[in-house]
Amino acid sequence: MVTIKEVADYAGVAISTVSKVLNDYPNVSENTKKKVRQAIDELHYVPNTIAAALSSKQFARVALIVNLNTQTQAIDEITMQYLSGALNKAREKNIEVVTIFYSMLEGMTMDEIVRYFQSQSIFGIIIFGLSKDDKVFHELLAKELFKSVAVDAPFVSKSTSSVWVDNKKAQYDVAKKAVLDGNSHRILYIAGKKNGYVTEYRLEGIRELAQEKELDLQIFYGEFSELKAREIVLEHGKEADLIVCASDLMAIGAMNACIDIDIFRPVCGFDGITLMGYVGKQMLTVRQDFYAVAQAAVEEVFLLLSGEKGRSRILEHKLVKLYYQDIIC
Amino acid sequence: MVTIKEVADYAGVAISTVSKVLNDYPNVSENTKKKVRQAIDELHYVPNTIAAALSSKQFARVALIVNLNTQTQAIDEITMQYLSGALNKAREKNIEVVTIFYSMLEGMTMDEIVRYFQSQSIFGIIIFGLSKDDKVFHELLAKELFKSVAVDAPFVSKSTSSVWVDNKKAQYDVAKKAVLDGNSHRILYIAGKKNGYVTEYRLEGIRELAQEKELDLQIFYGEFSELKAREIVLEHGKEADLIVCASDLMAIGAMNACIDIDIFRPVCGFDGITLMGYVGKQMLTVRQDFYAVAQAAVEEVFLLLSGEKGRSRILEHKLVKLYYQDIIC
DNA sequence: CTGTTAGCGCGTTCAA
DNA sequence: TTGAACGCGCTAACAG
Repeated sequence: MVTIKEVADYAGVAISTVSKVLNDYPNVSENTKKKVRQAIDELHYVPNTIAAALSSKQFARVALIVNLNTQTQAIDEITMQYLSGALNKAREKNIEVVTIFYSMLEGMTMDEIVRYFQSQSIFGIIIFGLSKDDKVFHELLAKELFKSVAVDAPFVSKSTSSVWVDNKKAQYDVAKKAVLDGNSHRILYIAGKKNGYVTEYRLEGIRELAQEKELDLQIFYGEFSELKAREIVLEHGKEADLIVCASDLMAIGAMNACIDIDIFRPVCGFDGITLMGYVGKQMLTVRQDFYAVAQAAVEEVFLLLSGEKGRSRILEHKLVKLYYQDIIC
Repeated sequence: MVTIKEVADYAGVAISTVSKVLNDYPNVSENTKKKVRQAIDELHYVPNTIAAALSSKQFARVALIVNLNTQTQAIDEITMQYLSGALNKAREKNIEVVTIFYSMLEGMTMDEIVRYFQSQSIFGIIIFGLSKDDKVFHELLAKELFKSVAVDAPFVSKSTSSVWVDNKKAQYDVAKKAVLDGNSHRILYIAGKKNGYVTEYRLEGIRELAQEKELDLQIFYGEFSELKAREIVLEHGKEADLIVCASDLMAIGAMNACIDIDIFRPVCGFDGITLMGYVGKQMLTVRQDFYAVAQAAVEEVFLLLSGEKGRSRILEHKLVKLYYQDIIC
């Protein structure tokens, strides 16, 4: 491995000079710059990030905490979009990102997680799909030991931002369209997980609509499970003339249930996953741009992290961004 | 941040002593061990991996090069399985893994990739789904600058291993079952990507079967595309009495084509992705265990990497493992 | 504009 | 059995 010292010797300059041209510092004459560059080239020198990190202390990695949907594997698509969005943006911003599945942290206490992260030089966290029930992670964020960004969860503090789509509006919009299309009045709403943040915002959306249009609204929790949604429709589908679901996967379950009991009800979904193209049915849904959301999240940690270095930025404690793209059939 | 020095002072010992108990060195009295452990505990000391790495040079990360199936998003499932298998095993083996998408390396020359990896302290590579056409990566492996493991590609050398399922046998087995079930004689085989390694092995499997059973075999390349498969069936489906596809996604395309031209042909797939559960049709397929394959790949780089440290291991240049689980309907 | 020097936090000889 | 001291490769004052 070629070191900076060898480059310096080869070019006939001091180590620090090499370091300066490497890091684009001012106060280096064009001439020596050339020499150094040439030496770097000829020796195939590659700077060692580890050493640079240790020395400069400018090093920061961020943990990307995602879900592996073991129960509902079919929608790995969402996680994958998150991952690729985040990784690409991270590369662009030149920050290191390590992806971590919830399952890897399962059973660890907060302290253990903290230590694990610290030993890995992790200073930032991006957490996807946090739920109110995740005690440990709430403590973690509350401690403010890490600069964190919660995606789709309204967790904000001095060191925590949040990035999300306006779930309430999205749910309102798509359901409204469905209601108008079918001139429906009795709505069966299949919500997500109790205590899930998105779940509640979407509920607000549908409730507002129901009130506005004076609809008859029945609500059940489907836990984002296709099967649960199916069961709910089997039991209550007949009583409604429109079924609105808080996720596409549940919408699929709902549709199949309709077929099974031989009724037709328009179904409305949420997410816009590609899987929908394969079930051979059409429905109204909200297409979310998970890729963009993840990108925004990375930008946000980046800001939080650099704020630390004294760049003095006014933290926007509540970053609400609208990333739902459109309503599709 | 608590450093090793503070711990040493606190415990009233030397830095090196602390280091020794941290790394389980011999020749430290139980008594001082206790003292040190206690100090570590009370100070909440967390060793700094970066510094340790720099100092010991034992540091190695491996790049996980995967595909983001932008065209066929529905089968992110496979990539996801790869990722989780690899990440989990990596954690277990205590090696660092960074995931990299092909797309991030696109357009880079081999030299640029080498530099990028080296600057990141990457010494190992696991590459999924290499194809014969990936010139750059072939050069990369050939240079033997990194310890690498190719998944589903028969690339072996002093520093390269390969992990894969026996595609030939799997294709043979599943197709045989399909042939016997339907007493079929005229097979339409939709292969994968020309020049893909798996594609060719699967072709060998079907060819062997055709010869053995004296079947009439027609072959087309579907490029792993649902659409292509569909077109092929539209054009040639009628001439066959069994359609065998080299992937589930193509099988879906084939099935839909059959419906469109109103013929019935048994279709046989490959992979066993969950998506199949959603298309509302049943078929024979091979279920692969991508998770296990990825785990095996990580174990393999681990061995390669530690061989480097002089543990003197005899490299098995060809590691063929059978990870296809079963044939399902 | 360039070079000298002192660390960053830790692993590892080698004396003691 | 312990500890002082050196060095990993690099950055960042500080002098010159």
